[in-house]
Amino acid sequence: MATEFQRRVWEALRLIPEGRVTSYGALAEYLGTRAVRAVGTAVGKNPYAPEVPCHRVVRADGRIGRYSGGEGVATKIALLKKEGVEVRDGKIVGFASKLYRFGDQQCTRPSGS
DNA sequence: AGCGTGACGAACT
DNA sequence: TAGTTCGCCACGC
Repeated sequence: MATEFQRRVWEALRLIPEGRVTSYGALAEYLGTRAVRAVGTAVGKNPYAPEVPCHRVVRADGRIGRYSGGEGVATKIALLKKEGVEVRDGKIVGFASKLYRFGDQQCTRPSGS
């Protein structure tokens, strides 16, 4: 059984749009914790992969990081590539522009508050 | 109850 | 520029 913390992490993963990626650090920030280690551990224990897009979480430097499902990192890269995220030598191509930030509105809000 | 581990990150050398 | 060290907090033993 998962803990409250874990479920919160997995729920956050669902917010990541296709073709975009996020970092463990951004995820931790969204969760309100500095424990990126704990977040990583939580993501790795996600039992709903790849239904929950845990493969869209990469390291802060644009590297792939790790992956527990399928063929490991190879599967993670394949999934990302299918979504339009190119990976070169283990690193995300155009990482900065593909990095998703939680709460970042892509559409202008309908009418201010 | 305490200790070690871990899908990380930033600083230091 | 690359490799190493310390810090971080949740979880299992």
